Amino acid sequence: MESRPLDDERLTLMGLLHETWASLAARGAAQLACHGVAPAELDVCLRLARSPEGLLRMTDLAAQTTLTSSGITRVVDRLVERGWVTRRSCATDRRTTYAVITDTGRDLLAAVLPGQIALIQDWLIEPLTATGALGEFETALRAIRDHTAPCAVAGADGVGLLEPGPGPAVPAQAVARS
Amino acid sequence: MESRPLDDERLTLMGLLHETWASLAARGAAQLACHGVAPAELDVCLRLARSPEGLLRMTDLAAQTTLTSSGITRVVDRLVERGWVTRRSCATDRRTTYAVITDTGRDLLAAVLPGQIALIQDWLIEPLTATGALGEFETALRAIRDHTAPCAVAGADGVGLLEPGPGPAVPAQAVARS
DNA sequence: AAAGATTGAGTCCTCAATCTTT
DNA sequence: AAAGATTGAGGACTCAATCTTT
Repeated sequence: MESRPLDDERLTLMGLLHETWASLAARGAAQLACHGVAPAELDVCLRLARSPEGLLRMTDLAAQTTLTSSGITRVVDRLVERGWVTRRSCATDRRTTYAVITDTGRDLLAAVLPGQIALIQDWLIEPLTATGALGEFETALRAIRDHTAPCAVAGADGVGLLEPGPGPAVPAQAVARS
Repeated sequence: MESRPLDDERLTLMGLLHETWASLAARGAAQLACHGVAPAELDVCLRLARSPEGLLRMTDLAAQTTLTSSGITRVVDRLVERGWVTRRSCATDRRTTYAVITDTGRDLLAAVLPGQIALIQDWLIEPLTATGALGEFETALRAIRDHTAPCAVAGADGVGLLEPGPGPAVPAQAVARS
């Protein structure tokens, strides 16, 4: 009967989630490194490529990723340097800047995504289907996501990210650490 | 029929996992920040506190966490500075250094863990039990973990981590950790 | 030679401050 | 005043090199 918080099983579950994510992320990052791209950079390119005209405001990119507005500025800086993305100013509102994916950027995605998908297939999908838990897993993730980040939809600008939810209000972009 | 890799549903699932983990991690980190501790630091203290004599070799700490040996050196540096951990040299093998948790370090855990557990309860356990997916979720995580990091046990050094899997060999330490 | 630990250099990200535009 | 974007300063982590001990 170990009831010390030290051995609380909830802490263990969280640790398992951490370990699982870290392991998968590391494999993906390692493969990307062979192409000279970082995970956050690919993430930005992917979101741009999926957008209507291959473009998104800096602010929206920040809202859609785990990065701050400042972080997006630097990631886009790097992507521009490598020719995968271009910056374009907005005609109607001169405060906003668009990040636009280039053809070279799309080529990068075409070159890199198949490998990433294969990795996900082998290390995430495979073990899940083998145990018949794939459907349940996705359902669980959505349950958690919907509970913590109700409206994480594009189009709805940064709104709703700092909901004064039921629990202790999170310092918003509190993603910060110390 | 969108079959472009851009919209592959596996990419979406991975994104959902990322988002979920990032959201939970951010909440935990924000709460820890109020106590002046970083997640990696708490993780080290927790593992030390759970060990037989409250001590672990630097190398073993690296193996148990997502940090490299170098990273552990710096984390322990910080913990020592704050009095939560002490370094002790080994009598039988003068190459090894032990990190030992102090009483103050245990006090920190006692002060911080309840809050962390409450957070996990509210944002992870709660939504999972609400949808009756808690058991399935843990099973799924273990399936993935067991598939990617078969020997995640201390004592078994970094062996078997760079499996010549299907994709390009993983740059080792990138995946290292358990 | 290999294992254990540390250090130097460099990267990436955050916060807080700043500037421009609305 | 507030929104959007960027910049300066600083923190945390990695890799590669180093030193000591086995």
